[in-house]
Amino acid sequence: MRYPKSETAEKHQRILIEASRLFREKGFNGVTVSQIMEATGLTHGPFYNHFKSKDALMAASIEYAASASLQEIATHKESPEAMVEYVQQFLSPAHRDSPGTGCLMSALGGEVRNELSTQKHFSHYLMGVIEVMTRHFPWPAEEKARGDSIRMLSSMVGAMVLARAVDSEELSQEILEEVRSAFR
Amino acid sequence: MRYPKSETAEKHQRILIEASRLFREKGFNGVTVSQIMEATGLTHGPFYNHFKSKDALMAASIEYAASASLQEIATHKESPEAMVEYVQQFLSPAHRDSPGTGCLMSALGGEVRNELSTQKHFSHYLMGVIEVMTRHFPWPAEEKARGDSIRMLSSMVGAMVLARAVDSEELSQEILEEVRSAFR
DNA sequence: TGTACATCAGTGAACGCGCGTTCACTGATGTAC
DNA sequence: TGTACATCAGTGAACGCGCGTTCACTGATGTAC
Repeated sequence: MRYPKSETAEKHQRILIEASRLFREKGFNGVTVSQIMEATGLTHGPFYNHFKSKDALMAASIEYAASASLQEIATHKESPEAMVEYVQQFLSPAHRDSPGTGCLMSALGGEVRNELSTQKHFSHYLMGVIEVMTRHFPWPAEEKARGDSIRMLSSMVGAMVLARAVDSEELSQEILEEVRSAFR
Repeated sequence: MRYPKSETAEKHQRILIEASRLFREKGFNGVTVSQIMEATGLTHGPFYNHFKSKDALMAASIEYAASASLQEIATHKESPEAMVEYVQQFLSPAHRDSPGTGCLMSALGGEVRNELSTQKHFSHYLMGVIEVMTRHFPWPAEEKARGDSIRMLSSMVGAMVLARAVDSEELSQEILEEVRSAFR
């Protein structure tokens, strides 16, 4: 049956929200179209009213989550202290334990390489984050700020990937703490 | 038909070699059992004469590649210069472009989190690499060496993940070069 | 404002496909005597 | 040393299953008059 336009738009967004959460939690190949649709409260059929294919959803969900993340980071750029705090929170066990709502790069960076449709939005997102960090994190020397940002982001993503992969809570916390200590 | 024992053992190892290469190239879910067996020159049937399941192969291939990698790193630990050279080579476009024969952590770190059977060997491997780096990389202060190693490894893994994910050759090289410059 | 009808997002059964896995069979190897 | 036979890694067809995707159908919404 036919539904009000507003409802349709809202469902479209709910698919994006659930997809970007589930993809981050289980990986692109670890989630099925049916699971995503179930999470939005619909059956799997109408998925193709909203997206051309699972591949198209992957790309769209990266774009959606990237945009949301950039907005979130922007709320911290008023003060250098808030930027430092953002990085400290990033490298916390709480973030490690909630990949679904956490950093896109740490959660899906490794899979983006094999999913061509997602690379464009992912790259654009990374460029945006580098720029914000370069401009607003309290770096000692302006001319080295971009390099410093890239080094910091690499550490953050690598630390999160390793902290999540490891089966020893002790080692996992050690990784987070050692990298955290470099940025405060 | 029956085959000589030596041939069987050799085939077993060939499966491990091809699996660890293909898994690193395409991810655990991006490779099928048939593709792995085809790469060894056999049909897919006898796979189950060698391994209990694909999951068991994933675990075994991590163990195999980890052991090979630790041996390779060991050849560099005679001199501090060789250790520095190892890290510089790690952060090269050549390594970026050959994930199949490259670093296990950069290639599969993100997926290990969702593949429980692989975590034990992966963690053991990471501990080994941290130890070697702590002891043999020319760090300025011995009491900070372990923390420095963890920070360096996080940077290396994060940089490789991002350099591989990005669709801009320029940004990819910038990431590698900026992180490289921190360790020479 | 009220009526008739076209629209279209949702339903849920069904499709083809490729996956991981199984199995009856083959035949050279390795062993018993 | 020669012969008879049990072993078992490999073959390749087949299995069940769940995936991404399609489609005939439904019925409230939105529109034309």
